[in-house]
Amino acid sequence: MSLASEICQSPATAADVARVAGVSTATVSRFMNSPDLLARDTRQSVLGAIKQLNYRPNLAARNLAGGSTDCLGLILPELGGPFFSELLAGVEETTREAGYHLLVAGTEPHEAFPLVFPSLDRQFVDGTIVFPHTLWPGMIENLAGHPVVLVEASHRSLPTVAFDASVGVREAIRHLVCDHGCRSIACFAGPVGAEASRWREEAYAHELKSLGLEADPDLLIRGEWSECAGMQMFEQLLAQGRCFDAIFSVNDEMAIGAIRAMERAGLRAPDDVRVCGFDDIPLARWMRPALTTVAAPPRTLGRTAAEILLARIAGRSMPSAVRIPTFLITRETCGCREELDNERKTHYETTI
Amino acid sequence: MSLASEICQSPATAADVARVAGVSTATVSRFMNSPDLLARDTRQSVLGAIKQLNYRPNLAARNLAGGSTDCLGLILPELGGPFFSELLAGVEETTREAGYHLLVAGTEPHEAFPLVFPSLDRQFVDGTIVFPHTLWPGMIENLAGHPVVLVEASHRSLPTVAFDASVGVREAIRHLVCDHGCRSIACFAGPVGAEASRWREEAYAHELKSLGLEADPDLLIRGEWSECAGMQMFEQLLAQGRCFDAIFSVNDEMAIGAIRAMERAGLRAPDDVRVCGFDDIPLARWMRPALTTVAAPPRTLGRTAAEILLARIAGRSMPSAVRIPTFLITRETCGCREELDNERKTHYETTI
DNA sequence: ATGAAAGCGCTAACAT
DNA sequence: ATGTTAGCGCTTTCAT
Repeated sequence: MSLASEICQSPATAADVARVAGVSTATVSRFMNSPDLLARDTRQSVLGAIKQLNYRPNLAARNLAGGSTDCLGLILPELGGPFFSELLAGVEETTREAGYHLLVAGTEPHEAFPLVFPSLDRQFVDGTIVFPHTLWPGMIENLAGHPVVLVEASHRSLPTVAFDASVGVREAIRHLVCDHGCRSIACFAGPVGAEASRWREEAYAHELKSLGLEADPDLLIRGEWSECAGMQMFEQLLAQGRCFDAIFSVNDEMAIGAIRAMERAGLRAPDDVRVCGFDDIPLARWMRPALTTVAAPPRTLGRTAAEILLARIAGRSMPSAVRIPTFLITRETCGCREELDNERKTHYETTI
Repeated sequence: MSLASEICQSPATAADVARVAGVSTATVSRFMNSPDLLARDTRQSVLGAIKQLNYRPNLAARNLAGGSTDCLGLILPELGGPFFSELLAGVEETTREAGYHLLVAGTEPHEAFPLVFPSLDRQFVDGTIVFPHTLWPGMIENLAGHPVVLVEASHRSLPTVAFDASVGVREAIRHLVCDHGCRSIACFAGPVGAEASRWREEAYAHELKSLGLEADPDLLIRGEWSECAGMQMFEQLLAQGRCFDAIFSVNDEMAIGAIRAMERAGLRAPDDVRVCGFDDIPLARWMRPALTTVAAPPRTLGRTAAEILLARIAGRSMPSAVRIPTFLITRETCGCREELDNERKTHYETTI
């Protein structure tokens, strides 16, 4: 049958298709890009030849000639860990479904951002999704004319996707205060300059105030997002002799570290201190005591970021600032009994 | 200063550089690919022009012309989850350090492999790392002439990186049998066709035999790697009325599912059934009871795979089959008391 | 509705 | 040691 395809080692080119179909390469190109311009018969014979030769256009050539790369870039502080990996997976899904490829790069631990970003410019990709753990000043200048969407960061002129921390945090604080009677809630925050953390801190302070409780600045402590940091933060608070009956942590890892440090100190959550995290990483559900936390679905975040970028590239208009809702999941560390079958399901949870 | 670079909208081309440096494009190309061939002075002036124009070669053009793309491809069943994300991070680190870019793609849940792979062929990348959850027959034909390394799979003619399950599993089985007196150990295996699972099963059966215990085929049960599957597998074994005093699971997720199912049934690990997993995902350490498991560091796997691929591309010779060691970490589910400070540290563990 | 031909930016012989 | 030149496979005017 397909003699040519069996003999040829190298993939068929548009020229091959053109020859077999008895048309010109321009017609083949038209078939690929705007079939409507072709006559019925022509379309048929080109299609036949394509199938026969198992033709697939060379992306590099297409790119070189036409200008688009069919590649998206994704820049994340790091690629491992429960949060970023899910975000990445969300971006990749959407990207692949749209027929694009995905180039990824991490910037930690070497602060490789200035290094990594320029190489992802329009020569390589049609657009880039950037998660700037802290917004690097001057960063924006590098982005000139290149479609970009920012994740968990805000900027006056760049499209943005971020969690709407306020709803989930409000639920959390109200739950701690109203349902469990907490009066002084410590806040475990991220490093200075981390916008995602700032939003969550603000929501915490705002809700406290709206309940008639002031956020105590001595009870706000900062760290580097990790379990390790969480442990140190708790120990520091202890060493300072601070009094508090609950902790709200802006991510789950620090909350887990805090709980670990409590255990070391002979304390227990929720009996001695109630704890609420943020993110709902899988661990939150499986650890003991199970972590109460504000769920912020990273896969959705990634998917949305990719959708916005794709829309932007295609010239479709899209809201330039999308917020992904968050919500409280009560488990054990807030003092609720874990009610397995009643808890709200998140994207993580397998259907049991 | 760099007038040209400020005026030009579109990125500088090799021709621009050539003009500014007063050389030909061939010389620019040589500078990029084999600078040693150039005279000292020429090199200097080309370098100057490149910096001045902020020149960076166009990937597509370079690719089309038959050169290298400086891109590597990575194909994974999925990108999220504790295992693959760490593997990915390892690949990306190595890739970036070598000055390459990384294109990633997932193949689940739509079995997108046949779709995704061809588009990552030499049209786009200099080589590809493939993790074939189950080795797709005929897959190899697509790879003709394209540098590939397989992860957790074996093939007669393709370079391969995989865990050496045997050592870790031997430790695990011996520990269960000799230290804890287990006599009938169930095996929670992956789906048929998953090589990684088969290796672990074989190590399990082999070690049982060498201890004078036969592996009971009724106690071998298969599932889809997930917590969910682990639960069902345990329930099925229970429903069948099987007797066993321990479970060896070929990954941690299924082990966790089994433990969850035990809790549902009013049973407890390790009191009723001792459990050992495989992988050592972060959860293993933080869950309660803490999971005893065979540690298999995915980041190392990824890094090694990338190193081999890079070596292959560079024409350097490398062993064509590398095995990454695994080892037992005893925690609570095997019946050992958790000894926090004595346990062997894995790559995951933060320095506390 | 289709063909002819000129690039896109680079590499790789082949010359010199 | 460096320049010349011919493509790589495609898209895209411009003709017809």
